Amino acid sequence: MPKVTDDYKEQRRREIADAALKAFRRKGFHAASMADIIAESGLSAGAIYGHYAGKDELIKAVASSIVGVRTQAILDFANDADRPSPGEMVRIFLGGIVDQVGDTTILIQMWGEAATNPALYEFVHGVIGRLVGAFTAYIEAWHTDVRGIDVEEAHQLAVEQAPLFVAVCQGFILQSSFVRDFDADAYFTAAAKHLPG
Amino acid sequence: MPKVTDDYKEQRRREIADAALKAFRRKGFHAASMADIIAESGLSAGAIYGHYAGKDELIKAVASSIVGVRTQAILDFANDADRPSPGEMVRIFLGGIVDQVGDTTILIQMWGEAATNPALYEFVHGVIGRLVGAFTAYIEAWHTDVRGIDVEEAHQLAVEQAPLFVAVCQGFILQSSFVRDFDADAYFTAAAKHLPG
DNA sequence: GTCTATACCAGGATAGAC
DNA sequence: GTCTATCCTGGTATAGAC
Repeated sequence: MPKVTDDYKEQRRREIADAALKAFRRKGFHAASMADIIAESGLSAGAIYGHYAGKDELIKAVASSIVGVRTQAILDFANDADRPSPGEMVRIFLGGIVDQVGDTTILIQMWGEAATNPALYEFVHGVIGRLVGAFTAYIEAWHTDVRGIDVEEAHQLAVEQAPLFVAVCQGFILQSSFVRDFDADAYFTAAAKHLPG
Repeated sequence: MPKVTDDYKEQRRREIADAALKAFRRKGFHAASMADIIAESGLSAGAIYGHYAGKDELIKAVASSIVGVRTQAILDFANDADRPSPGEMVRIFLGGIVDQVGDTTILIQMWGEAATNPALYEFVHGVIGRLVGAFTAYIEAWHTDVRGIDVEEAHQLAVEQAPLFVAVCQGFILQSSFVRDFDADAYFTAAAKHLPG
């Protein structure tokens, strides 16, 4: 009979995390107070502390939920049969990110937070590591399958190029936030045209 | 006779800003308290508030001092006579940044902060805009002078490519912080090899 | 201009009733 | 499990003496 109870708890946790996400998005990780999250959730202080130990835990939960989905999506692409060029991959990946989080500033805030918060650092470290790994696998597969390059050489190329592709993704996230009238389409087109592949 | 006084004030402001930079570097913009800055400076609360209105003002001062120098350096390069390839420019520019700020996490924190602090947003916006502009000018000059490309076309290419070069710089800053055993040399080499130019 | 001491406040977290 | 009310810490900024 704990079944129903667990489901309920899980759902409440998700509700609370969603409210926290909204508050964080609006005010930033630091500026958003527990009071903001409480108001957003429609619940009370006691209710929230019953489910999360505190604000840090909430930040981690929100961060995980944001990137968890996407990380898997890239890995899937690496194993996918019909492959767009790596440059196209950038567009697809970033499009997915934007659809999912809406405003990319939340990711930038996460990086900033991770610079000083050890737990979040580990988390971001892991995410970026997996992202580089996924791009490496993808690029290698693309070089061998599509361009018919020798496996050794393809691997070497992929290891060199993957960080650059990741950089183009990161640059997109930063520039779309900090460059007014940023032209996302032009950026994608340039990436597809000028990057190797 | 206000001459000496003004010099003194200016120097004090710089002392305080330097202390603030150290504190911010060690603890982050948010975690660093005024008490930390006070301790680092060896002065007292009253002394500091006599020179800066508050923490926000200090953050802005520190941010300005970090990027002010570099911004000019890039523009100089654009007008310089003997030009390395744009890929080499990336290495030179980032090398300068690292020499100047030591740890790049301070820049990441600045981005995170700018995502929610309007005054800092304007500042970062301006910096990145100038950086893109400088790279555009540089790449255009390089295409025409070194590669002998038609001016119109060179300009078009530069506008397309500059954001990618900036992205590679931004990616470097992020990855050198968040990727353990990040290989800066390999990154630079890959950038020079695989980017256009 | 600078120091010490302190007022003041925001915000995270808890206690105890329901 | 949830609510209300409250405590308490940590941190910014100021007051007033020197």
